[in-house]
Amino acid sequence: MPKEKVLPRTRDREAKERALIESAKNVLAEVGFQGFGVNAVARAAACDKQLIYRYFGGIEGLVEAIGAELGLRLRDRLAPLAAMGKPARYSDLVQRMALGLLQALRDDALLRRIAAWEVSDGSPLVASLTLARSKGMTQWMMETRGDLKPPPGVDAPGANAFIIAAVQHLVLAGSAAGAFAGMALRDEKDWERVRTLIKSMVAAVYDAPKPAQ
Amino acid sequence: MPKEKVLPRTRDREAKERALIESAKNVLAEVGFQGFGVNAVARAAACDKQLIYRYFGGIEGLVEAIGAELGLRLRDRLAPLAAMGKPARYSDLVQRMALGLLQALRDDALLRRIAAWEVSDGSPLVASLTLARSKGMTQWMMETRGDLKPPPGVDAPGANAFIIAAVQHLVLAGSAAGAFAGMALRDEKDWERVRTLIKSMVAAVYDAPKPAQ
DNA sequence: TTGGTAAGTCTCCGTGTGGTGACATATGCT
DNA sequence: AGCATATGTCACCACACGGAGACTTACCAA
Repeated sequence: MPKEKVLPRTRDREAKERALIESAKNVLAEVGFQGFGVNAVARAAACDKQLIYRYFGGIEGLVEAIGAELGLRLRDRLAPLAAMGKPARYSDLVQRMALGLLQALRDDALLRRIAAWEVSDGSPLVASLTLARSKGMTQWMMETRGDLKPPPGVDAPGANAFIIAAVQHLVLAGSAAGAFAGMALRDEKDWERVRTLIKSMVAAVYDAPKPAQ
Repeated sequence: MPKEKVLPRTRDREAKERALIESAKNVLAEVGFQGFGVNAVARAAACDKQLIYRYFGGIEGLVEAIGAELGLRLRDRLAPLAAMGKPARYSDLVQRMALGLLQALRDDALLRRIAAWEVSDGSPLVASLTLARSKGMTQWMMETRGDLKPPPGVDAPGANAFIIAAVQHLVLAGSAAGAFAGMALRDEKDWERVRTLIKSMVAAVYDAPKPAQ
């Protein structure tokens, strides 16, 4: 019996790496990108910050590692939407995406922090996250779109970006201030209002003559 | 001749105060809310940080002083829009407001930084800024609205908040990353696209049957 | 003139940050 | 076995931060 320890293969590098990534996500989700740094992450992971430099080459590498997992995270969040079956019209697709994004952001503090980070900081640190997030987003769109085509005469990518921007901003403002432009964004009924807002906006843009409401 | 110094009346407290406020705005506009603090502001104002504590009671007071000037700043930015005469329809009003806000945010780094701050930080420090900004905004709306009424069956405050949120987010993302959701936001033609997007969104929501485009 | 008070400047402190080097220990390979 | 390497931990550095205290200087009213 050489030791009673089972077998810390390679002395647990993988475990430490995962712990660091997980702690980094937690720190980012809980305190935001301010106060996010090697010290805070190492403290949360209960290991030395030196490992961050050794394993990830610094905080940038850690952020990139988070970005790499971000695509999967988005897919998981948006998966239930895809399971609802193929949308009938293009507007259904967009509506579903917007509502799904709304819920995903509301449920996931990490996604919210990253979204806030993206608009607050142009540093290259964030670029990888932005890339990963938008890639996961468009990929999901592509997959669930099927052969649906947007109605002619509408700048669909632009309109979608517009809607996504609005949803994102409303969630962020609601999370930070509980209101935006005089509109309360606190309890579930406030968000129900946002949902109907989304539906009517999407319908107004894509279903040319207003549908029976 | 007691001294060659002219006459620093009251030894220039007012001047220092204004210098501090001005420097605070500059620092905030240039480096953003990260790196915004007593040291940076005092350094920019070329005076001792102690004065910040003495005159404003700390950085919070300084931020509140900025907030107090924010209403005027917004009015100035939005004034040219009001000079265009009364809008004919409610949708014209909203369109004008959205386009004006787009331009104001694009031109004014300070407004952008504050907007980014609002969605990134729920601390009470920002609350005064948020309040001042939204107050100036709604006030301008009230004034230029006149007796125009939104079409029935539309949640006008909600739709407006939605549109404002989208505009704000697009400008912030463009300023930080140069793109959003696959849509480039760099040169003037990109923003022209956003402008037509705004117009068509507003028209779709408020001018029920789609107008000839 | 004198004294009180405000203005302005200086130093100093404790803390937290990102980052580096040194050192001991464990592991796998030959 | 022995050795090189990977691993984990510690101390340390320079720097910036927010903040307080002490000090000199100017003003203004008795």
